[in-house]
Amino acid sequence: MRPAARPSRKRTRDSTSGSSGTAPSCPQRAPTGTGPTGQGVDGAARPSRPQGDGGPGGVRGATRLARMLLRMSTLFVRTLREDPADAEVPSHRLLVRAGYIRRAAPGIYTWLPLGMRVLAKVERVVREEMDAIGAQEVHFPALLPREPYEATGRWTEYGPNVFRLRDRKEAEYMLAPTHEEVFTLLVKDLYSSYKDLPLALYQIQTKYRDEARPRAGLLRGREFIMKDAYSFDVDDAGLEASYQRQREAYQRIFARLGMDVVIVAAISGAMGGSRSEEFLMPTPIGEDTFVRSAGGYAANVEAVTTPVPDAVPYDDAPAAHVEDTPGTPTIESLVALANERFPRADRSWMAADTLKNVVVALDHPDGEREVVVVGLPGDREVDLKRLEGALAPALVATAGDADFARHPELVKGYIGPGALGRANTGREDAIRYLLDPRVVEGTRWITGADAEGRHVFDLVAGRDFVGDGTVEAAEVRAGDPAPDGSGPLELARGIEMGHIFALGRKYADALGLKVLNENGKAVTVTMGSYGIGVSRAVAALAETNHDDAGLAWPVQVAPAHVHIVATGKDAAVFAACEELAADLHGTGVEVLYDDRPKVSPGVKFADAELLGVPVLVVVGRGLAEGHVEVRLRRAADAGLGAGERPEPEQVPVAEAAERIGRLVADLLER
RNA sequence: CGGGGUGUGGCGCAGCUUGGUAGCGCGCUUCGUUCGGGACGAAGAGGGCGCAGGUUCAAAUCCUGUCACCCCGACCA
Repeated sequence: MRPAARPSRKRTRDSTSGSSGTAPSCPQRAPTGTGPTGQGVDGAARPSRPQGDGGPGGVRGATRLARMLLRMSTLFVRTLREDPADAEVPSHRLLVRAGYIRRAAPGIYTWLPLGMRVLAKVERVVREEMDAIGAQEVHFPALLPREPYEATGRWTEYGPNVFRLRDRKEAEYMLAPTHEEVFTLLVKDLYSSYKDLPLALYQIQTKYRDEARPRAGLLRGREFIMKDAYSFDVDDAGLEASYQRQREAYQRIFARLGMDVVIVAAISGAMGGSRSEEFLMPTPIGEDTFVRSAGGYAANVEAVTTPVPDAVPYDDAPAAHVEDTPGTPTIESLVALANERFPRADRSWMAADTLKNVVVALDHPDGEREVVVVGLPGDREVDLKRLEGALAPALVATAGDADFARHPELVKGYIGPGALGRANTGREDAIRYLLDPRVVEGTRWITGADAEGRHVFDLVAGRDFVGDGTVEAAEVRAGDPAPDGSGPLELARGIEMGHIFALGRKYADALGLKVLNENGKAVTVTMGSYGIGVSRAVAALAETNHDDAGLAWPVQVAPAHVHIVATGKDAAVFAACEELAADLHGTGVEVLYDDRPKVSPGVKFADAELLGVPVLVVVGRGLAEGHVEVRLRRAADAGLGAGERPEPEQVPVAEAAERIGRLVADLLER
């Protein structure tokens, strides 16, 4: 047994600062040198280093976890009895109500002492795992000049999402939304040989994005804390290895944080690059929709590819024929009329028999606006996100009246392939016509005849029309087949907790990051970029670890390990609490002690449940019989199912410190 | 940017329809009682109703404009 030894050892790095001035009188316990277990991370193998406020400049340095006994009487916290009016999701509501954060401006939050402690613990896990794969921590400014972002085009590409400002000389700056450029330039500055690679750097930084719509508190802020890491390699194999190292580190990080994440294939979007994966935490309030199959396929809906059906023989297909279909501008009306006036012998017409042609407008980065038509089965809607992902970096908008005015060949409600496509019409100035992958050769369609009240029947793909290419734009539906044949897809929502990109050479090319290889030739470095939403993780943890009464943190990230509640007004109770708190604190257990003298037990219990410290110790009426009460906040920690309430356990006072210390150690061990 | 909603002490809200100079709960201060599930009594402090105009003898209440914030959709850690 090693009662409570682990907590102090796990905290080794942070506790070395010791210069806080508020250090308690108890002696620091020295690291034992036997590394902690858990996922092969060896804390003792790394040198301790001070992590105080005296760190590098910038918006923020490493978040420090103060080593002090927390007393409710003096802790800077005010719990709210009622929910804040502007908070919708549980994490936001509870973090504000329990006094972890306060809103400072839309999407911008102040961290209070309890919130700082949770944040520090999340950061610590991230740091330890980054360090463990040899990534080295640096810290860039959040305030950056314009030039590097000009070079890669992102000064303009990022658009209104960047906070921009000017200094007194009118020079332009930005509050960095991401740091690829400056990391690349830093490495370019210092390194010039293949011998220096591979290299991995990271930082935990405040990022700024002027989101169009911040929401859900910390889950989607305009200022947020992110861990961003970058890898630099000479060749593709190196990048692949770096990518895998990060990927595995991410899996360890989320496992240690107790977060169930799903790794899904993603599209690279504005980042560019060849390959990327997202780490999503499934939750109904998530903003990302992803799919997965029983057979193991998982992808963001934007990245789902459609299995291409086999071509259909069409030798016996009748020639296409145009019919009068008055008053059928919608798929629904068209299907109804087709069944009434042109019934089919074997079965009735369905929306899936029609080819819907949807007009969209693309805004290209160079400012050009292009009208494009997407052809897809009539029973599917266009998913604009998927379309945009497929056509990046162009932005997609629904076509407006002005767009239609520029293209009189588009007859609203009756648009057909006849007027569309360069390949189709042979005209260079024709509207680009992109087809859903399901529209394979030989498929037969009812579609617009480019004239008011007219549709074409038996129009055969490949025979009567072709597209200018295919595009993944149709909505993905539950039950659609996975592209790898692993079964039908199910849809779910998730929060993006991390995103890793094999960037390749996009940034290195744009910024001229090259090194000399063995042959003395300059080669462009290949990069990866790896992000974790650190402040978002705090919210996500709150989101998944709460009940009606309040938060219920896993011990790994809880602001304290033990919450001691003194009930009543008996001096003996307070004396016993003081002693227990000091004992626990002395062995490295983090204690939050509710020492408020004139607060009723009901209030203290309610606050304890709201704050969510995993081990609650109640000292009160049992003290006369020589025992205190210990209970777990989380059903899961007690091995119970969700919704069940752990039973309190009576523990003799004399054994309390030791028993509680062991309990905490056990919980930390899991 | 489109749609919906709200701005009244620190927090949550009522009052605006039918103008008469602001109220309730929580929190906060003091005293006393209470003390294992958000106690009780008494006495207090604190806002002029987002902002700017206007109508009126009189405006949180009516009119005009404006700003901000929240929620739902297009972007992202």
